[in-house]
Amino acid sequence: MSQIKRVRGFQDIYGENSKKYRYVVDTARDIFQRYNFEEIILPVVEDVSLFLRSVGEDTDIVQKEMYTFEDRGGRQVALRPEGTAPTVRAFIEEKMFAQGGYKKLFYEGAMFRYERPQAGRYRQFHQIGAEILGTGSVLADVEMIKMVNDLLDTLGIETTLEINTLGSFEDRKEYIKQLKDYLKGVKDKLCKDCQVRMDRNPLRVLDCKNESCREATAEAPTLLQFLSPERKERFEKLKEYLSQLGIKYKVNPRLVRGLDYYTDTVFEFTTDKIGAQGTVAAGGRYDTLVKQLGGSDTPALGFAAGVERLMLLVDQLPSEKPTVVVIPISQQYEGKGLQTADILRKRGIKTELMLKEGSLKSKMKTAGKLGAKAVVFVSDRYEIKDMETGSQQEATSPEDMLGILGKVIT
RNA sequence: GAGGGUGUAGCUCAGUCGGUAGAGCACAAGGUUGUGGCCCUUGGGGUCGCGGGUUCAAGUCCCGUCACCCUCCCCA
Repeated sequence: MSQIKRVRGFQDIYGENSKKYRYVVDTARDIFQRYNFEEIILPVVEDVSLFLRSVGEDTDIVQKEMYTFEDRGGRQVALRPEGTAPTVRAFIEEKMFAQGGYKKLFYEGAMFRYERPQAGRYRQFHQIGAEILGTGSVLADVEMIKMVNDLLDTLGIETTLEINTLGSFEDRKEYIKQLKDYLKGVKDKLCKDCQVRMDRNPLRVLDCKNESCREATAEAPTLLQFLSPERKERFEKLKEYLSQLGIKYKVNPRLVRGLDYYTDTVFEFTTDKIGAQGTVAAGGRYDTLVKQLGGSDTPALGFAAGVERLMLLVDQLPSEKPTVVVIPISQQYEGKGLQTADILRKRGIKTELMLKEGSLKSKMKTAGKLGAKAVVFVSDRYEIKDMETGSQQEATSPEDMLGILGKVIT
């Protein structure tokens, strides 16, 4: 019988990694809530059309990375490849706009993309993200960037922030026309991919890492030149506010992002410490997406961060609570051992009741491996051993035992 | 989707010219009949990724396949 294994691109997260996972996600949740975002728990499965209509038919996600299948009812469904579209779908479907004002939501969970796995990149990966729906205020852009910045700071992750603006749809229409004309002139110098992108998604050509493409587009017109005065002004405000908050950024006119729905502000927090997967967190404004998905005209923006990538960049976990191990000295004290563990746990002490069978010596060895700060031997009395110094004290009542133990583990 | 690398004990790895598999660490028991770490002794562990081929004989050579890692592409 052959061993059943994980399916390709999927992983078990356990040990140090599950601690890191929890640390990253809990930290994010804490910060999001501090900014008064509300959690939304979204389905993992959505109608395929949701992503076709939002992410964009010509994006890589839709072209080759979607996990799609037909369910038993004949529905075409997809495991969600990202979180923004489902959030917007829920915003519309649950009529959150009817509550007036704007809505601030965050989510956390598994996303799926069918692609070649490598370090820090899996077919099931996890994202945390947040969205602000219903306001076009530049303050929302600043707050969003500031919040991500806070998160990365708290996690102790150093990144570079790059920002850009894609302008309004109208600004972009004229620009794309001119850009296409320019690209036609240098078509021969572009890579295969870009020759295809040229027509379907010309902005992506600017973001190509290929050197000859870079050279060929060095003189290309930039979007900045086509921005309407209002959009320009908006971008200036954004930069001004970021500076006021002491957030360092770089304007990258070539930053366009891979998804179709972005407008105006886009941003990326990147690092060079984890190889090819440089983007740690990214997002932007998508003022037309809600309407595109059948909602009313609703400006919005959001961001997402890859949990696995954040985990790769977190090297120190917060210190853990000391562990106390309770060892009944012989079988006749097992009941008292159970009660002792109960007493300690009720006091909030992280307690391991020794479950290993065998000699006391082997139990002590196991206690050592568990990283015990102290051991409480249970017999007709309590003996509290400090595992660092090796010294031992006795007590007869649970109260005295707790008193001694308290001093040992602090 | 394209290119490259690696699969031998729980882990890190060695294995010569093809001759029937080893080390260190880890693990277990004992030395200490109620006490971990250091030391000593002893012991348990292998589908040599999987399948096929060549051969008297394959961990070693050949073919296929799977997995992991890296680069590109792309993204979180």
